[in-house]
Amino acid sequence: MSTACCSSTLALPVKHLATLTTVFAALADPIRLRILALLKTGEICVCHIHGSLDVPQPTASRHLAYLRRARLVDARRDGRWMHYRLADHADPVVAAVVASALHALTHTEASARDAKRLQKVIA
Amino acid sequence: MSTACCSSTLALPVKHLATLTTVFAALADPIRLRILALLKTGEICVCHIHGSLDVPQPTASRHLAYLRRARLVDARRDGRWMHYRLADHADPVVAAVVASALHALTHTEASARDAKRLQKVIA
DNA sequence: TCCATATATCTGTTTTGGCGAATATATTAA
DNA sequence: TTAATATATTCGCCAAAACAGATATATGGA
Repeated sequence: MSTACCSSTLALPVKHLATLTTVFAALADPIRLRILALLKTGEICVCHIHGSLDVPQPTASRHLAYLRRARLVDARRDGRWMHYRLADHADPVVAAVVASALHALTHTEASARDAKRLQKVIA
Repeated sequence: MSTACCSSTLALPVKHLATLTTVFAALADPIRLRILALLKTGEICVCHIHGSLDVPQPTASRHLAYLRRARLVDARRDGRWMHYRLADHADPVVAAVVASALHALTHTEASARDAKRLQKVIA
């Protein structure tokens, strides 16, 4: 784990507890975790996300909005499509938390299933 | 970050997404985060916890029960007192997630305040 | 036994966030 | 402009979980 954030006593990341509770609340949902696991692959559009997860489109969209509010993902419009990707974190401490979550996700059965379906959906 | 959990393809920790959502839900509350930060010091009894956090005793007790159900803390009775401590995690992937959360907590103002109050309460 | 202390649980209320269904918006093509 | 597609938002409902305050339980000492 990186400890770069600790080398300076001036830069104080995650000063506020609320930053952390927001992140953890966003991570406390199976659909949102599955979305984040998919996004490890790279940028994906909403249609592929709800296709891979096999959830209704409004459900995927709602969870993506939630993740965006929590600053865990960024979005980019490309014509009709919205492409979502994992956000870069300005705060290294938050980044470490998210990294450990993403790492944990690679071990889940659900993520493995979703990744397979993503391949089919994309192809 | 430890990657020991990945060296074997046989041992598959955190197979189930629910394990992760349970942990993140437990971490998605400011009082519970402050409790975990205090417990980094070591074993603490409930009275010192609610004293340091300046929350009503039933509130501290409820959150401790929540953390215990999520397997993030263990408890030990010593006469009238219940001593709580951080749990050891059988699962290295979960342990890494919790470790990153605890590390993040060391950066928060709230935890610093609570730690100071704990010193006063104990003395 | 009776009392005081430490901790846990219950009660009633409010908030949050999940869902499906319907609808709204945005973009492109015809 | 109209139609079709992709995405987002709103609505009504329900379950989980937050809180304060009251009460219950457990332990130890007088």
